[in-house]
Amino acid sequence: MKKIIELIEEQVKAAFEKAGYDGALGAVNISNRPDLCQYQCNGAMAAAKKYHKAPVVIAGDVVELLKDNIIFESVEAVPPGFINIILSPSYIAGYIQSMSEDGRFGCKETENKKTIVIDYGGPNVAKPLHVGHLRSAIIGESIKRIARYMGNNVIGDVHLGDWGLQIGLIITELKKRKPELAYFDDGFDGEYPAEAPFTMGELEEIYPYASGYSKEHPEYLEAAQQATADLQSGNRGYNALWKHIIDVSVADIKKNYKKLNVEFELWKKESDVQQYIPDMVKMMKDGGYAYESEGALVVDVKEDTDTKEMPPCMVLKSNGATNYETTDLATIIERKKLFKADEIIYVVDKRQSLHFEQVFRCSRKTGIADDNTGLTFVGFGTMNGKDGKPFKTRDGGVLRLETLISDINEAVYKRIMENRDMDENEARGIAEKVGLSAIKYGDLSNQASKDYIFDVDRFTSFEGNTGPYILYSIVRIKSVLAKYAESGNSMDSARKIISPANKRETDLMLSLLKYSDIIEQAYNDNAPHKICQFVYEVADAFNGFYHENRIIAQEDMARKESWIGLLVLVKNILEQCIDLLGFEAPEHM
RNA sequence: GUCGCUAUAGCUCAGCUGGAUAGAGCGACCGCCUCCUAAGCGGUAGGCCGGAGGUUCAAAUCCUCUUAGCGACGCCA
Repeated sequence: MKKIIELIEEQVKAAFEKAGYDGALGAVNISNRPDLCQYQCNGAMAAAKKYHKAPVVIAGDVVELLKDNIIFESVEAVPPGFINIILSPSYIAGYIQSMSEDGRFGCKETENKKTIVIDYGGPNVAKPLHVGHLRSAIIGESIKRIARYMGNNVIGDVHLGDWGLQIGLIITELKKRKPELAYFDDGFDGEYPAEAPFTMGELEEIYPYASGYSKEHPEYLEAAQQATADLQSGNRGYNALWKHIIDVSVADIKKNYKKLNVEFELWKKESDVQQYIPDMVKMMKDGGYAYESEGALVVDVKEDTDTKEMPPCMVLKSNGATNYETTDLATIIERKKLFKADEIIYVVDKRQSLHFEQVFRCSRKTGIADDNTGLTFVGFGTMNGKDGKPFKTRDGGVLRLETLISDINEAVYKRIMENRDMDENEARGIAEKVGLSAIKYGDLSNQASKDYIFDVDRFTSFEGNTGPYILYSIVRIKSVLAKYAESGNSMDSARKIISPANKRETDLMLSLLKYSDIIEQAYNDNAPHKICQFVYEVADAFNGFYHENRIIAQEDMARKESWIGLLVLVKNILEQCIDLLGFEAPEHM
């Protein structure tokens, strides 16, 4: 099924050619003046110079060839040279009909299907998920769903941070607190206990403490770095401790992602790729890429065209330990090897852009990633509080994800109980869905790369352009459809969509026509916010339509059937879209 | 210091492959529930698109300069 714009363009381009102009000038866009027309072509103005003719004359020539075309209600040439197009209502209705008969509403899968690994989430073990993890999870999940919807084989990898200094810090602190543990006894050669010597709660307290302490005590930091290196070079006791840390953490992390409706296909860890590192390092040395600098092993990634400083990519630290550059490089090796990834998308804080630039360049230079392997960095901005500074709790601490979610859900729950007469359990369930939509839509409706302000008051007020507004619109449709079904009508039968009866209905249909274009754009640009915009536009158009047309009470049966068919399509499209955004609508709210 | 990002209504944000009068939401003010969910709908007010040049028939959008804020800049991840 072709996109509506393509269909219009075919006509307009043909007209340009027939009139003796370059067909490429017949590009058509959605009108930026909806009061004047639905679609427009600006090619005549671009053509003026080339053909030494006034733009209006060119536009006039083209319009002359188009105006009797049945798919248009009107085509006009308007000074200085716009071609304004309005589609015939029956043509719109026909296209809407075919959208409703197509399971994908006219959106084709991409022709170039790929295996894509999406690296998002990125939590560290031993640290609770906090608001800093929110954006990666939300944006990554949506990008993943969009790419999958477009027909790609997409694998989401949480890429757990389990191999860096944070583990060394915890080990060092544990050693300080409980030196008697067998893990710290070098002479111990028995079985270590199966039970972890700490709880998740303790871990959560130990890490920030150790991290803070190390910043003020260099010798402590050094001990932690040494512990990290020892762990990485196989210290038996440390490895046993490390396994405990992972086990305790992962269970907690999974629980939290589940609340966000975020799921990973892969639970890979940084440590999993350690096995590739020796060969990788050897390859880099043998290939003449890596050399020693200030005690560390590095690969130059400067390019002649660089206008900025580009530090070398560090493959091994001066103490021989690996760092996150090493791990990220080895991870590319693994993803190529295990999944034959055609593309890897990193959904990471944008402050890491230099790091990834180095890693990407290094992997290309050394052949880890060939030219056909896409390496894409989707950097997102910081989530700030109302004051414009990084989001903190009232007392300045880090807000845990769990707390944030339950605070929002509580606010939604109260809101429901104020306005609706509802069973408590049902209300709690709805509050979870509505709360999640508030958080996710609030995030995704901003451009990912920009910082944004997370305003709890605004997000829980649910008025205007918010997730709950979208859900509310869907619920309204469901409610109408349920009423319709109650009076004995079947919901399965196909319905004939007839020409729109009024402006509201036309506007609603026009908004739906954008679907395939929007999804494609969101996919190509890794831009879920475009879907948010679209979804809002459709919901807004629906609410306008709903307000002015009594659907159930409609007596003209052909009209009523058409409306029901239209509502089913609106609902299906909205639900598909919010699924791509990563949330869902309840039956009532 | 070098490089990058950002700057649009009181607030929060869209728009940026150049097009006709720069759009939403919130907040403010005014209306609309005997009628399918008022978490809704309609309306009014609110802008020299940070500033200055330039390119173009046409600039919020492209280029240069400039101001302000934020960020990154080898052994944290």
